[in-house]
Amino acid sequence: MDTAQPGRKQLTHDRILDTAAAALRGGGFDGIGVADIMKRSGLTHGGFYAHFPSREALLAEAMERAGQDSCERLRAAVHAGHRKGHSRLRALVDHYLSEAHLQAPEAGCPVAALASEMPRQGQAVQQAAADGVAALVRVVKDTLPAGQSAGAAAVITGQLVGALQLARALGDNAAGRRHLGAARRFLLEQFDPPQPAGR
Amino acid sequence: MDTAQPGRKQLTHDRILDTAAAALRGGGFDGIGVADIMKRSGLTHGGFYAHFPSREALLAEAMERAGQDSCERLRAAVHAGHRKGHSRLRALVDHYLSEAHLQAPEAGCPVAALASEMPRQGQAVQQAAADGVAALVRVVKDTLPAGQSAGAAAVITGQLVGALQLARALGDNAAGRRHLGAARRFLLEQFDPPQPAGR
DNA sequence: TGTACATCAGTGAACGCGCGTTCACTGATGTAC
DNA sequence: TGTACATCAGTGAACGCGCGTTCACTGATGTAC
Repeated sequence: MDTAQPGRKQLTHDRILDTAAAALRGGGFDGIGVADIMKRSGLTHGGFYAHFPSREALLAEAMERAGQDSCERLRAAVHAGHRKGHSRLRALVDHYLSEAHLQAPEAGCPVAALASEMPRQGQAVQQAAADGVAALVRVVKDTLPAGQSAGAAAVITGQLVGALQLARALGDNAAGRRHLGAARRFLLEQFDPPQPAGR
Repeated sequence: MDTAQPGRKQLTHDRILDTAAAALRGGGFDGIGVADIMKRSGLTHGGFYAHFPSREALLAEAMERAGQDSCERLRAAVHAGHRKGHSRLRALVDHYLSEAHLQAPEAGCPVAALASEMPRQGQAVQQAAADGVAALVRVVKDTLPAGQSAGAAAVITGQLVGALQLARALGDNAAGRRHLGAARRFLLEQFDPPQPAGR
């Protein structure tokens, strides 16, 4: 068989990556230390370099992993909402601009958690970050009806990321939540008008 | 007189702050070192603690300074554009989503340069950051015609910040510029429809 | 105007600490016969 | 089935370096008489 099931080392590698992908979103590119990640993965720091050539390489892989995880979850949420009778876009917006996402950056979208740090990273990390942004835009695009203009996905993505970041930066209070609500209402009115079937 | 003109120490303090305000936007909260800032200000690192009780205090003051600078420049650009016959909003959008702003984060809006790092800072810095966000929203609000809904300023601010960040994260290429263009066109169509005078 | 002294901004050496990285070693797993 | 050996994942001590912070000191500025 060619689909070799993962060996012990591969499993450990994956575990480190999952730990790092969460720590990355929670602490930023500069807030993630080799020793800490290994400890949280149940290992000692010495073994790190058997898995990654450098901290930078870990960051790049962790960014990639975080992007994949997040896109998967988003697609799943869109799918689930759609089955409940909501439009795809509405499901996306409600999930992305939710109270849960506001409160838990480490389990959420890495673009929202890391965007402003991305341009300052090394080349490999920047590449992974740009890929993550492009993937997010693609997820958004796939929620839109076919008729939407080419730039709509870019516009919506910018609004989602910007609104979430501003709400987080305003602190855990009413102001932040008001921002989220305004963005949510606006996006739905704008790109997902109330069912025309009602008329 | 009570309006004492600044003494030598105050002048030095201001110089350090200006240096730090630029370095902060260029390198992020974690990319700004005490020794480096002092050197760039033409001083040695030992003198730092005669001006600031800690690095954290510098960050908070530098964030505040960067926010003030940026808001002033924005208001000036809006004013200048308005005198040329553009709407206030159009002047704001064109300035914020300009090629120049895309390329020079260290001289631009600290919210766009730092938003995703803000929630991870110490209390004093977070407070200064939240104030900066609120001030930016106020600048945006002041460019809107009186009739606009209460959330419009929040929505537009989110769009501006998000679009600029995504464009920067996508790298210095066509994709980034396409994003900026899409956001610009969308905001103007949406909130600043072509002059009704033409009809 | 000139001298003596106090104040004060800034210097530069030194500190402790944390972090990324290296490396000799250990104990477990797997293979050869 | 059992023994000997090779491979390999992970350990933990040690390294060099940069950074925030401290502190005794210097040289310039300003004040008193």
